[in-house]
Amino acid sequence: METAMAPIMKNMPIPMGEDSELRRGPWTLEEDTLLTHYIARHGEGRWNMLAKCAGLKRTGKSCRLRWLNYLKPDIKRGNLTPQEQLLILELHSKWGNRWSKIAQHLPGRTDNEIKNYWRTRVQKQARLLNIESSSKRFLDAARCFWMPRLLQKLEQTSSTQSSVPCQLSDCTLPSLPTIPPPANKTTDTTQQSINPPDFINISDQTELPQHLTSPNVYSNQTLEQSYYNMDSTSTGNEMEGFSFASMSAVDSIEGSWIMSNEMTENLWNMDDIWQFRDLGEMDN
DNA sequence: AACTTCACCAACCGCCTCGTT
DNA sequence: CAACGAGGCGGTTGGTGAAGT
Repeated sequence: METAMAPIMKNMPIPMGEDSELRRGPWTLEEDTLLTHYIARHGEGRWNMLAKCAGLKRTGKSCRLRWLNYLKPDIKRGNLTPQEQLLILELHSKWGNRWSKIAQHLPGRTDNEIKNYWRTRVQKQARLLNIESSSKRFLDAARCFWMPRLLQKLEQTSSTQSSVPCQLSDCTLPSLPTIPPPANKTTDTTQQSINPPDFINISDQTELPQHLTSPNVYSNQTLEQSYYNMDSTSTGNEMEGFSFASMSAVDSIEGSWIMSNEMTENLWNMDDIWQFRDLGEMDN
C-alpha cells in the first residue's frame, strides 16, 4: 500500500525499472539549474519528455510544479501586499477555492502560494472566530473587520512611505483619501474610524478593473472608487453581491471600526473576535 | 540552553479534463 | 466512441525555522 509506505519512501528514489529511478523531495541546485537552462533553450511544455531530455530524474509533473511555483522568472517573492490580500478575499468570495483562477489576477503569484495563504492565515482567523472560512458570516466579518484594516494599512503605508516603493513588492503604494466615518454609525472622535469598504464589484466577466489587476496603477482615484463603488442600480445600502442589510450581526457592533495601533499581520483584534463570536452565539 | 509548539510553504498525491489515437 | 496519456487543479503532507516556555 502506497500510503503505508509513504513515510518511509519520502525523499527516496522511486524504483522505476532496471536502470532508471525517479527522485522526489526537495529540489537541488543542480536540478534547478538543469531545468532552468533546458526551458531557456527549448521552452515549456511536454513535461514528461522535458524531464527526460533535461536529464532530470523527476516526473514531468514535478518539473512543471517546480518551474511554475518556484523557478519561473516572473514569480514574486515576499509577503502578499495588502492590495493582494484584499483581492484574494474578494475573488475567493466570488469563486471559492478556484486558486488558479484567483492567481490569474495576481501577477507573479502562484495558485499554490495563494492556497497556502488562505489555509494558514485566513482559515486561522476563521478558527478564532469559530466559524467556517467559507461561510457567509466569515465573509461578512472579513468585509467589516479585515478589509478596512487592509485599506487602512494601505493608507498608513502610503503616508509613511510616500512614493517609496513597497519593500516587499515592486508596487508603489498609493496615498488614500481620508475616509469619513459612516453616517449611520456612532463615531468616536478619540478613535480612528473607517467606513466598511465597498464590496469591490467583480462581475462574472473575466476581465477585472485595472486597478485590481495591476498594483502599479493603483491610483488614488481608482482606489477611492473601490471604496465607494456603489452599484448604480443599488438602493442606498446595497451593493452588487452584498447587502449591509443582511449583515445585522456585524452591523450592530458599535465601535467595531477601531483600528489597532499594533496592526501587523494579525488583522483582527481580539475585541473584534470576541464581539463577533458573542453575536454569533446570540444569533443561535 | 533545551525542548515544544506553531506557522509557513515546497512538494506530493489523486482526481479531473482534454486532446489524441 | 473508448482508451490512453499529459497536463492542470485542489487538497494534503511533512520539513524547517521561528517563537514561546
